[in-house]
Amino acid sequence: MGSMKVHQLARGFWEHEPSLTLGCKRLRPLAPKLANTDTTVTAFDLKTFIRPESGPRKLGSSDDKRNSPQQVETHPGGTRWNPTQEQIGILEMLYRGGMRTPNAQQIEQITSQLGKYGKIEGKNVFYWFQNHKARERQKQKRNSLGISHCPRTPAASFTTISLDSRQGNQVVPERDGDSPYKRKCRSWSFECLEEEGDRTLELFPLHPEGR
Amino acid sequence: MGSMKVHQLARGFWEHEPSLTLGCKRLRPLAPKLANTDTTVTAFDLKTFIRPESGPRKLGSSDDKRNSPQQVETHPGGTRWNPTQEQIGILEMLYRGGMRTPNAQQIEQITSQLGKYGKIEGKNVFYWFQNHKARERQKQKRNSLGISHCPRTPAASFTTISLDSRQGNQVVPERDGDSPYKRKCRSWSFECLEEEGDRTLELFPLHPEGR
DNA sequence: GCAAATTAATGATTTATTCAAG
DNA sequence: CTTGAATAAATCATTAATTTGC
Repeated sequence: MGSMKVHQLARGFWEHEPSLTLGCKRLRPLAPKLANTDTTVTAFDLKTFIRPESGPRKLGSSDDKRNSPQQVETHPGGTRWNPTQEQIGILEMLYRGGMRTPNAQQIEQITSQLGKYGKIEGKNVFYWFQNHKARERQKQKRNSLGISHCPRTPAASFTTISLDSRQGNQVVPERDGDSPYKRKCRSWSFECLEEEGDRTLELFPLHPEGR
Repeated sequence: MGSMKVHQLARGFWEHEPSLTLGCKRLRPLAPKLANTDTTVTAFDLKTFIRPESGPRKLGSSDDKRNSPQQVETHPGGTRWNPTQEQIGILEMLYRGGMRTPNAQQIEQITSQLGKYGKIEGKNVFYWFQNHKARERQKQKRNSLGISHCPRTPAASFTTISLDSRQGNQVVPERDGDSPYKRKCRSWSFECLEEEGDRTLELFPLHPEGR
């Protein structure tokens, strides 16, 4: 939990009160504000919590495709991340280099680098590693089953990409078997997306339609 | 199905370079037209990514132990979140009310409310729901096994906490079985842990000791 | 050739497990 | 033992490839 520490420490000073400045992201414009303060805990106002959360999520229902059949392109916030070749290339390189579960800081850096080649967010990087790792594992398992087995990977020789001249920063190859478990602390946080406006106070979410 | 295929290779071809016109929007933020992935990649500076990543080195032998002033976050509160009674109470209330997987906005709000009763972060709320849900499920399963079974929840009269006076916001109890699946889009992001301008690039030292 | 219909990949979420602090 | 935290496995959902009928 390295990053976490940083985080907490920093936050400790202001009790995570999104005051101003801080500059990194837009802070929450204005929380519902809720007239708290009035009473005690019991007064806890549920109303202030739940939000409609946009929702519609476009179901398949009426198809309103009269628009250009061409994919309407990633409007900020519409579709899913679609990595470019460069991005994939870099990610794979890092993966081959041994990276498996980057921590928050690493993710942030990777994201900012990859951002040069196309739109991308931290979570995309995070998911990419999760998925890639899992799928490599599957693939491997399938193979090992089909082909007798050849257990320990042939020690592919890698490589330990050394990246920083300073001492010890190497990516530990982490043997394909992947480390057993390594509790890492990824400090993350939810994004403040504002939206504002209506705020219909829909109580509990309950996403319609399952699956 | 059947033919394997080489996704990646295939992608290399730019056969679909559709109408450059049409999309006023940039279709791809801008793909540097790489001619050959590898070259580009090479230029990529790994140094900027990987960092010693101190820490977790799990079971790390004492080898790299030197300069660690034990500045560990050591926040008095120390490591993990320790919920107060009020916080738990509210969370349980929400849970009983039907909330199971709050989205980012909800989490943010809940967090900010609970913050009044003690230190807390969004992820704590997130994890609480995950764990509580999972453990309730376990508990239930154990019970159902021990006690004949009484499969479908006894339709117990629940509750539907109505919190808003307006029409229809009731919590649908969500059948104890919990909803099957509900895809929600939780938009989150890694936090910018840059706080304060300085930025000595001292990113990694933080996280000494991974737990 | 080309666009709808299929299929393969793979991004994004959720659920199940595991680890470990207290 | 309880439960916060984190990771892995299982799934869902959407996009690109590929195939197919005209």
